[in-house]
Amino acid sequence: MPEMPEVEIIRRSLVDKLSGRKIIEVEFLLARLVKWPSAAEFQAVLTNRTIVTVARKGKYLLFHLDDNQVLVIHLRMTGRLQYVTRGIEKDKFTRIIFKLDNEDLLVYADTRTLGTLYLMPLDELWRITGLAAMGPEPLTLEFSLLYLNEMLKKHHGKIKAVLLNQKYIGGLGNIYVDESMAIAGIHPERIASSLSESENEKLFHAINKVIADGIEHGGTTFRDYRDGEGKSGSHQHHLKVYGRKAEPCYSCGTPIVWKEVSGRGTHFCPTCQR
DNA sequence: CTGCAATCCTGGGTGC
DNA sequence: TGCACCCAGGATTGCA
Repeated sequence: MPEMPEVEIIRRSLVDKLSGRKIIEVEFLLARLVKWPSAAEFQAVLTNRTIVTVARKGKYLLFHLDDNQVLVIHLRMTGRLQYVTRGIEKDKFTRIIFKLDNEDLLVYADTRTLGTLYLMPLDELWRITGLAAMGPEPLTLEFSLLYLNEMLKKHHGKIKAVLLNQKYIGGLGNIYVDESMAIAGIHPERIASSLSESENEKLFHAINKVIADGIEHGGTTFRDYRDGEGKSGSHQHHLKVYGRKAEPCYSCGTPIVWKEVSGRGTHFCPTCQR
């Protein structure tokens, strides 16, 4: 569900509340979401660990704990993390409850149960392939125009698929990729290596802008997404193409096209994006 | 390296 | 009200 801006907003909404808190109990309603180690070991190691800070890499949340342990959570499509102060009515999507030493709760809920959790020492994070192989993230020094130029030159697949691939750029998902291509005026089915340097430059600025705006607006809420305090984002009101199938393009009035590209639903303006 | 399909799951929305 | 079908913000794996 969430892409990098949403995960970052969740991180920001949790970090102050969780830093210094001790996890005193882990309750599983659906233990199979834990991918490493076994659920029993996950529970045993996590119990009585203190949370030092909450970090993020791409779409992964990293809860740094004492004893050099790290709790890693990937929300995938419909995962939600909520800091709860007054006890909760468990609903059927509540999957894992972390009980804290101040009697508050960190609740993991997930409709489609595709989310993944891991617990391991800091120096073993390389075991999580998607985390270890992640490409540079927008808005960082590593994600430079030079990097984007060199990277796109090497890839001969559709630009949409390349931008979605976390190995090449970390943190972009379907919404922000469609929006980036719309702002840059690039058709999603273009071959990545065929883009000119001036198109790459437009794309570079568009990606950074879309991610920065997404964070500034508190993320994009369609259905499930909420931050750690249950608040919705507002970036859905700023989208140019995503979710606007058949509605007029804001620039030229042409109806926005929806088409499956690289296996993902894709929105674009056939006039403005070439 | 690339595309493609299948896979993990449970809905919401729509059309008949 | 029921039912079938499409679609969904992610990512991995196996195959051609």
